[in-house]
Formats: sequence, C-alpha cells, structure tokens
Amino acid sequence: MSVKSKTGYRDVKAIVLKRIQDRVWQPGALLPAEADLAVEFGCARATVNRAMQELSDDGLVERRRKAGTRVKKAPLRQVKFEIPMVRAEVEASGASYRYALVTRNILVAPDWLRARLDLAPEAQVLHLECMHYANSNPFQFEDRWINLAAVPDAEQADFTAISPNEWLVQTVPFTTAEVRFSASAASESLAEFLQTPTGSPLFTAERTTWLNGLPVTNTRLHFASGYSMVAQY
Amino acid sequence: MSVKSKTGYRDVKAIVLKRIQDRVWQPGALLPAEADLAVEFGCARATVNRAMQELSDDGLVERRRKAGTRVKKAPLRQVKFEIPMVRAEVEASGASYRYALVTRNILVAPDWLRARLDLAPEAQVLHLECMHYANSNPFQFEDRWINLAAVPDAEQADFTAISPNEWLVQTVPFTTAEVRFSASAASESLAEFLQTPTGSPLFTAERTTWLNGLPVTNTRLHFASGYSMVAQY
DNA sequence: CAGTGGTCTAGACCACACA
DNA sequence: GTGTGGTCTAGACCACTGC
Repeated sequence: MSVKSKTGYRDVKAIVLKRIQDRVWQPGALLPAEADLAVEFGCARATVNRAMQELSDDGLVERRRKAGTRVKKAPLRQVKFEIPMVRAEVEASGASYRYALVTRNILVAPDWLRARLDLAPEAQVLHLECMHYANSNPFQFEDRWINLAAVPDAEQADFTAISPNEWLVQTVPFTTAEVRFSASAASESLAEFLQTPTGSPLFTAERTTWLNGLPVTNTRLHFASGYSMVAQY
Repeated sequence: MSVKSKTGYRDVKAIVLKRIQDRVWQPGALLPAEADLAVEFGCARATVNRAMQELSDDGLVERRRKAGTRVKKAPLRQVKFEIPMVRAEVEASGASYRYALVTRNILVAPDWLRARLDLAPEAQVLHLECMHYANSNPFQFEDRWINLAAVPDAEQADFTAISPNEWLVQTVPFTTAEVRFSASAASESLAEFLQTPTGSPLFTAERTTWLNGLPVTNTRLHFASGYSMVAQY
C-alpha cells in the first residue's frame, strides 16, 4: 500500500544510470526499447524517452532510430563552465569589487585584430585597458577591442564609470562567442598591474563575440597569479 | 493551402529567441504564459514547454512557478568543453600519437593527496608519470595518482603498454569528476620533458575522479607550451 | 488562494535506418 | 517492410510561490 508515488523521469534516469554503472548493461550493450522499459517501470513511454534523452545529452548512451539505444564505450563527458561577469565572480567570493579604466583609444584596427575579427581595412576600433580588483587586490587585467562599426554607441559610453563588459552585456546581449583558455607569461607592464613578478604564469581567457555574424568585440582577460577555474561533471 | 507542417518545439524556440534578440521582449520583461503562447503558435502547451525549458537551460530566460518566465537581464551563458582523451585529441589534429611511461611507484599517499581525495592514513596509492607525444613532439606530461583501495587491479595493469587514462576509462567508466584549469610555471624536470625553458607558463588541468563517492584518481596534466583550449557558445 | 510552470499519460503519427 | 526513437497532442494533476 505504500507505493511511493509514480515513477518520474528522474527515477527512470537514476535506475538506468545505476544499471550502467553496475554493469548490468555493459559498455556497447543494447538497451531494451523505450516501450519495453516503459512497461517495466510502469510509466508512459514519453517518460522513459525524456530520461533516455537526457542520458544521451550527458554522453552516456547513444541512440539511433531503428538501431536502438546503446551504452557508450568511451563515455565522452563534457564540462560546463559558467562564464561569469567579473563583478559577480569577485562579489561571489565575498570580496568587494572595484573597476578602473587604464587607457582608452580610438584607432585603426591592428592587423592581428583585423584578421581575428575579419574587419575591413582601416576599420575603426575602440581599445580599452582596464583593471578589476577584489578587495583592492588586483584580480584581472582586461585588454579589450570593440568594433565601432558594430557598436557605434561605444564611442560615447563612459567607460570610467562602467566596465566594457557590463556595458556590452546591456547593449548587445544575446551574442555568440568563442572562448580560448591558455597560459601566458606576464609582460613587464602586466606584471606591474597584477603585482606579480615579470614572467609569472597567468591564466588567460580570450573571448571573441559576434552579433548575428557581425564581429563585435575581442578581449583578453589576464587573471592574477594563482587563479584557477573549476568545474564538475 | 501551403501551411508548412506543424509548429514544432524548434520553431517555437526559434521564434521566441528572435523576439528576444529583436527586443520585442526586452531584458527583464515578462513573457506570456505557456498556455497563451500555445494558443498563439497553434500548438500544445507541452511543445511550448519544451522550447522554453531549453531556453532556460541555455541561460536566456528565467522561469519560476507562479512568477512566470522572464528574459534574463544578464544572460549568463555557459561553455561546454569536451574532455577529450589525449590520444583522440592528438590524432584529431592529424598528428601521430605516442605514449611513454616515465616512472611507476607504489607508495603511501602523501599528505596533500590524502587531503585532496579524503583517503585513510597509510592508504596505498600508485603513482605514475607519463609522457604523451604528438609526432614525437612533447604534448603533455601526466602526473597521476591512483587509489589502490578503489582500483586494486591497477597494481597488475601494464602501464607501459596502455596509458592510465585509457586503462581507467575501460575499467571504471561512468565516474564523476572535478576539473580545475590553471596556469603554472614549468619546473626544471617538467621543462626538460616538455622541451621548454624552465619557468615557462604551462596550461595545466587537474582532474579528480570518484566512483560512487569513492575517490579513484587524481591527475595533473601539464600541456606543452602554447597549448590552448577552445570552445564556442 | 490562485496562477504559473513541472510533469505525466495514452495515444498517435512520422522519420529514419536496417534487413 | 518494420522496428526504433523523435515528436506532438489534449488533457490532467501537482508543486511551488507570489499575492
């Protein structure tokens, strides 16, 4: 009499996952069809379908029409990183956030940037260098380029008051982007800004952003020494 | 008479996304309820629900019962990284892959590792150092620790023939893990292995793995100079 | 309390890919 | 052809939460 409610898609997912982990269904093995599982679990096929789709998204099983569902041999797992705004990241750590504009220049896009963003020759860009602090300690140095053809308003914006990141998120949200993580050595000026010895290894993120295919901005974020990025999966 | 089939959840998603991008629904604005949208699009509420759930997963809208669905002000987007196996990553680049075991030792877990993995005092671990090459060029130095209490078979495995990564994926797939990316300076020995100057900035990934809460392994992967990790979103 | 999203159902049709 | 997953439907009930 104590049949604890119905079997939800979460339950189905958990049961199937357990069977995979326990090798009831070994890597490469064919799972029963959705309809059969639905009978076994006493739920609708749609419920099983949702569970299996999520397992497929998670990279644990592989599904093909007619061929059925198989346990992946090499579960290719993927990590999800949130891309936080600097302010949020700093404040989440309990520190107080401060931002400062270092330099601001309008100039013709240098060649490497033209290539990177696929800009026209002589394209005008806004170049900004900024510092982000956590409790007055250097947190991140930002080297940003904004394509003025894509965002002309940027020329009027007051970047001493608002960081380019926040301004851009407000002005052109819902963009697509590419991110690249790497390690780089602190140049002399970077070392001074980040208060670290010249040549220190710095965790660096480069982000390039488009709006409907139109290149908007490119930025290199150099994090202070010791920074690391964590994710679970 | 040319009503091109029915409105699917992909269509709904695309339409809603377009309205958000076009500012028909501005950041922070409240969207119509699912039931209303279903009427407008001429489809079932479940279809709208699926579309909106995906937009929510994608970080573009925020949904709360009773409160309804709102366009996020700061669309916090997330990046998905595949965690490739070294061999696959090297071979995907067109290079030929080679693996070599450098050292192999069984010993009592050092303190930092005990703390990291929450191991018992005097826990036995297998320590492996390995090199991964791409076209005979150093690609990655792997510093791996395996908890023998969790995977006793590891003591018998022939790690001169198979890399610990591949062995572990075969032996204990379907684990959970934590990954941490950072930048570190090449030690003297690391520099030699990776054929780079001592102190060079290296992109480093540390991965810790559990199987049902039981700590399995910890590994630090030091990539050769110049390596970077890319993702799009 | 009442309105919203979250989930489940039973049934249906379709697209695809294997035999 | 035929069996599989992919999707849609109309309806229902539930869980949460703002009012």
